Amino acid sequence: MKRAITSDAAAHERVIAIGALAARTGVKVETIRYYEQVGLLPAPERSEGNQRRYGRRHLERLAFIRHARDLGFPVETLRGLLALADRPDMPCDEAHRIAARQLADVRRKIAHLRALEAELDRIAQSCLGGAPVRDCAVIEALAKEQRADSVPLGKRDAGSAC
Amino acid sequence: MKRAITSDAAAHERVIAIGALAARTGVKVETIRYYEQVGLLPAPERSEGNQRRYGRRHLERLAFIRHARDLGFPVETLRGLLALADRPDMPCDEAHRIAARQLADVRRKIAHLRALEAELDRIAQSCLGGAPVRDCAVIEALAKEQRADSVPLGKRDAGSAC
DNA sequence: CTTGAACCTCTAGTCACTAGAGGTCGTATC
DNA sequence: GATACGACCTCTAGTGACTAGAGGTTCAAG
Repeated sequence: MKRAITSDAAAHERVIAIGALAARTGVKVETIRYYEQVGLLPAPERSEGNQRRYGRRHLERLAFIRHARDLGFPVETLRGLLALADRPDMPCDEAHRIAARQLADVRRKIAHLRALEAELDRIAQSCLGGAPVRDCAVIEALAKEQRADSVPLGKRDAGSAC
Repeated sequence: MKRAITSDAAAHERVIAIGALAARTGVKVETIRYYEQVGLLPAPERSEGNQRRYGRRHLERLAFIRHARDLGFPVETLRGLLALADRPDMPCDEAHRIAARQLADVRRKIAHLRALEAELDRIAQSCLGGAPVRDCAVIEALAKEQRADSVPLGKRDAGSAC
């Protein structure tokens, strides 16, 4: 009787545990639980012993999530995308806008990184190594007064977010 | 007598408060305190009323830190760079290596972002908007099976770190 | 002496996970 | 049916590099 909770839903559909879902999608077990926690992936049925049991729908949704994350869509944006995917009759202008915004964001980051690349390249080229630190071009470049065009620290995300 | 703690050190050097240091370097007040907390910026003298008082050395060091962060050096790496800058007699090979590594890292990120850009561009181009979501190329692209060449989620940092 | 901006400490929040402790479940084998 | 053991569970805390806020104190101008 207790087992019926699962088997009712699973009678005509293969159900898998979280580890198998992780293996099939390439998303870590912990991350799957995290997605459930933040509401990206609906909570699945549980086994008699309280273990998660996933079906084909979960597999598809998680693959969708992973692909979108791979493309750099932030989780918040993903929420909107998933909501759209669930309403097949709505026009897709919004989806198009979201993708275009993401593309613009990626391009902005590329531009920023290319500027960094140029400066780092210049610095690295002018230091051949071997000189004492006091004359090192790398250290000197960093110690120099800031350029006027540099972005204020608060608005910048060069290190971790390009 | 108490004031002597500061004025001894400040007698022949202009000292400034944290707000002025922030204004001069473009680093936020909170961030300066954070840098002190994590040991990037040495703890300065304090006024009689326990407020931080900075001198020229702090100004220079903070400018150095900021410039390095602008170039995307992670804080941990910055620690090494600062240690090097403090020993002017050592050869600068290490500084050169650090800069070269950072350059390689930036180039790796650029390459990754350019791949994302290409795919997003392809997706966005094939969706003109106006069609119902069921036929939307954006949604379809995300729902599709993952490509075999995609990086596992755990190793990837597309979203926040390019 | 009063005002109010600037300063102080401490805690918690950000993003998208990741890691670990400490315990339970499922199943294959004996 | 007992046992072993990997997979699973929840909960909490940590990551990087800050950022924001509460609640209180100090400084300097008028």
